[in-house]
Amino acid sequence: MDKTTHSIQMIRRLPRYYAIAEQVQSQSEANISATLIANHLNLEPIVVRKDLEQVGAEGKPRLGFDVSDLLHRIASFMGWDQLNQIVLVGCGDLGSAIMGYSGFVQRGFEFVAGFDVDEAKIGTTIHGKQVLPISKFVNLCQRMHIELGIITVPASQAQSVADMMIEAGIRGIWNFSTAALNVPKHIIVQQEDIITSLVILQKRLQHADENN
Amino acid sequence: MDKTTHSIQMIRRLPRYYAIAEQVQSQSEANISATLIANHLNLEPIVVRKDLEQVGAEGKPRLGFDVSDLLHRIASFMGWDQLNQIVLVGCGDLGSAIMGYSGFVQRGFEFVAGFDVDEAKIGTTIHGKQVLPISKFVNLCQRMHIELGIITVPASQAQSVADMMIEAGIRGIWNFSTAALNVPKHIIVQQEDIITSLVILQKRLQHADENN
DNA sequence: TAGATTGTTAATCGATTAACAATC
DNA sequence: TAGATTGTTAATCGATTAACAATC
Repeated sequence: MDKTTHSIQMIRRLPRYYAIAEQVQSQSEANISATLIANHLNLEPIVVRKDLEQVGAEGKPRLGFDVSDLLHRIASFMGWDQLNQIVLVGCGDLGSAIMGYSGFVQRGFEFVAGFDVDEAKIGTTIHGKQVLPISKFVNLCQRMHIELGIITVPASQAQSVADMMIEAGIRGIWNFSTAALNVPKHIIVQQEDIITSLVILQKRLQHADENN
Repeated sequence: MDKTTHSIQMIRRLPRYYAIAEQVQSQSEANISATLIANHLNLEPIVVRKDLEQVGAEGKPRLGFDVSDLLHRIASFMGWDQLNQIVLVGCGDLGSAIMGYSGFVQRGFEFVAGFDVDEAKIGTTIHGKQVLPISKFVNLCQRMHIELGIITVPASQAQSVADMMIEAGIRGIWNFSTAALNVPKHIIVQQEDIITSLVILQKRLQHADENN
């Protein structure tokens, strides 16, 4: 019986472990302990150990975990070692920033192209990626079997973009607009509410104040 | 005894409810039921009811909740009705996109200024906000009692920016770089790992495939 | 050897879900 | 009235935490 949980909380923690392991590796250390990672992140060591168990890492008492093995296992668990092609609709400030973010490339994501309705943008390139007209969207996605799409258009246009993505065979939509998308059950929408993170930060501040 | 839980999960759900309530309000509906919200988001109605209880909303059997009251209560709970001044260091693509995102203004956040080391950017404005030199950072933040700072610089410079923010009296840091920041216990760091959301989307897709 | 750290098993905690009476 | 929906109380579930033996 599979005992894996893969909680979202855990998936959020793993990249933090990865960053620390990279740091440790850059200092030519061969091993890293769960305790060390926990101290860096103000977590309990047992939390880190449990998470590392989930990604299949095996440590040695006293020594900890092999750093490069750990990096590999986290990357593999996160899917960073696989190529994922992705398209983006809405090449404004936010869309451009996302297409230019080097973290995506490092983690196996490749932007096939950006799409926009703005004639002035069509034909230009953003961080080396073409900006294509919306009219080419469905055909290109179907031909290349793209499964992931990013929506960075204003809320008012988000639904029509989503409809188009579904028509094009996209199964996972990463929605940066605040619009609540209406989609069939088999389509997965990941809502990115950037504001929420800021609210969580504020709540944590308030909470810290109360516990003074 | 306080029974509130305020889970992060709940805080992530509330903006979704808000978006749907706005939609319903724009259709001149006076009431909205937890069931309706739940159906929109593929959630169980009891989840929505529990969350709405937390924000202090009171509904009427058969009718549901008063839409505008609900909007108010969610906004208040999230702190969107209060003015929050914020500064940002690193006016690149991502920094610019964040400063220009209208959602922040709508939700009570005001960017006091952006800061950068690039001479070419200093003195310009981004979405109506000044770009100032780093040298003015500490003084301005202290004078204005700024508590929240955003880091959108490359990972290699993130730690030094964090140190500067702490010196300036900032207590909450929203870190968009992948760097693991080293800060004193009383400073709250909210790590924004944008990649993580994409991984979660992928995991959900895989999970959906397995349950076919 | 001594002791720090792992890995396992059990206990706790908190969030989600279920059941149902109350009520508009 | 009838019935949909709320709000409350209890049950379940899953993640976190604790305890500790195993081991390098």
